[in-house]
Parts: sequence; structure tokens; C-alpha cells
Amino acid sequence: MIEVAFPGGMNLALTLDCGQAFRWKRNNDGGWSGIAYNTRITAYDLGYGRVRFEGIDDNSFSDIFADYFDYHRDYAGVLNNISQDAVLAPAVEKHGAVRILNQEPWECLATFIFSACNNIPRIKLITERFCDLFGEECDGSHFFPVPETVAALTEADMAPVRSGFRAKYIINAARNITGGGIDLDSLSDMPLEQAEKKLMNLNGVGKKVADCVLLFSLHHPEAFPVDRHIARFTELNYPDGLPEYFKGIEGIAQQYMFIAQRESRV
DNA sequence: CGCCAGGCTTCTA
DNA sequence: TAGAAGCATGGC
Repeated sequence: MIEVAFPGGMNLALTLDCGQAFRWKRNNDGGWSGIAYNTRITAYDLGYGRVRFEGIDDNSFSDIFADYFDYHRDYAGVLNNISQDAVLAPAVEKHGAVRILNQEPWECLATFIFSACNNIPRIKLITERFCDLFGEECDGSHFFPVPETVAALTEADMAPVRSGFRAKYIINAARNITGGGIDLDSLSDMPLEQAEKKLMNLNGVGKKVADCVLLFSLHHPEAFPVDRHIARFTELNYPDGLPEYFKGIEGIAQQYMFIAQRESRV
């Protein structure tokens, strides 16, 4: 158990539940429980950017979870840049630092393949069934299924997951990973467009899903996923293209656009 | 019943 | 190269 003070702040609830990750659950006591990097974690927002983590110690934080929670990014600076935008400044003021998670790439890829033409509650349900059925059991919960397991499945095996037409894409992606068709980790050091193309070679992965994977698991904060909500938002507010002050952090700004758009819908 | 959900592939002209 | 249809499923 450790307590961490995040420089620049940490809105734990929105960070874990704004549609970038699908396995974190709020507990009755207000804490959040989830699994990442084969670790069961419960996190409590203590306010003022402080978080208590159960399941994480100093070593695993510095080795893994500092990166997972984007601890080292200068969010004060990032939010200062985004606040130059009159449309997003209120959302930044209201919510503080909604951090980008650096998730496990395969899990991120699979869940965003599930996300295609779907809604967030159902993405979570499908992901949970997928883990319960095919993930290694751990204290009554389940890890995310490893690619080797998924590569060996058939579409019929996937039927209970109820993921519809997305099942074959998941299996195919797993086979590409285990067969060496794509190396997700290598995309971190690749220029954005090149990494997008690699991901889009996978059946069922278009530009939107590719950008989500690059933003939420592969250290590309400049990736800018455009779904139907963001498309509407940018056409309305930035008809001539994104402002210069979003340069390099387009994906982080996108989170606030998504939140602002969601809150503007009654 | 019809419409929609943080899309993508395939077919068509 | 652009636009529409089809794709599985489930909530409303």
C-alpha cells in the first residue's frame, strides 16, 4: 500500500471511467478496483491529487504503475495549454487532471476492437465476459486473456461473449500478435502515421481504434481519435483545424472534448 | 417496432 | 475516392 501525490493533480474517477479503460469498477466505499499488469489494485482518491493504492508498493509503482498512471507527465503545463481554449477551459477548471493511462497494449487493442459501433456499458460487459471466460483466474477475479489463449479460439468459442461481428477481429488480432505479424510495443517509438498504418493492417482496426490504442497504451499523446462525438465537436468548434496550442497533446485535449460533449448532451 | 451505440469492411459507381 | 449497405447485439 502506498500513497502518491500526483504533480498537476489527479481526477481518479474520470481517469478510470471516461471511456479509455473498461475494467475499473467503483466500490461501495468509493474506491476503485481493477487489474493491470497482473496486479489487483484498489485506489482511493484522497483529494488534492493524492491517491492511496492498495496492491501497489514503492517498487511496483516506480517500475510499472508510475507509467501506467502517467505520473511523470507535466499535467500542470498540459492543462495550462488546454485552458487557452475558451471552449475547453471550463471542463479543465471543473475536472482537473484527467490523466491518460498507459495500458497494456494488447488489452487496449482488444477492448477498442470491442468498442466499434458499441456503447460504453456494453463494452464493459463484453470485456468482463471475455475475461471471465478466457482469462486466468486470480482470487475470484480474472486477468485479461493472453493473446496465446485467444489465438487458439474459434468464433464459436467466442459466442458466449456476445461480441457479435467483433469476435473474428479479436481472434485475428491475437493470431497476428502471437504469430509475429505485429509487434505492439514497437509502435511506441514509431512516428504516429507509421504506427497507425501498422495497426490498421489488422482486420477490424480503422483509424479511430488505432489512435485509441496509440493514445491509451503506447505513449502517443499526439494521437487524436475521432469518433462521431469528436467529429461533431471539432466541426462545430474548430472548422479550420485544431488550434496550435493542442500541438503534441491532441489526445489529452480530446479527452476534455469528449467529456464536454458528453456533458452538453442532456 | 425503429433508432442508436467512442466503426469497420465491402461493395458500388 | 466517396458513399452506402451490412455487420451482431442490446437498451430504450
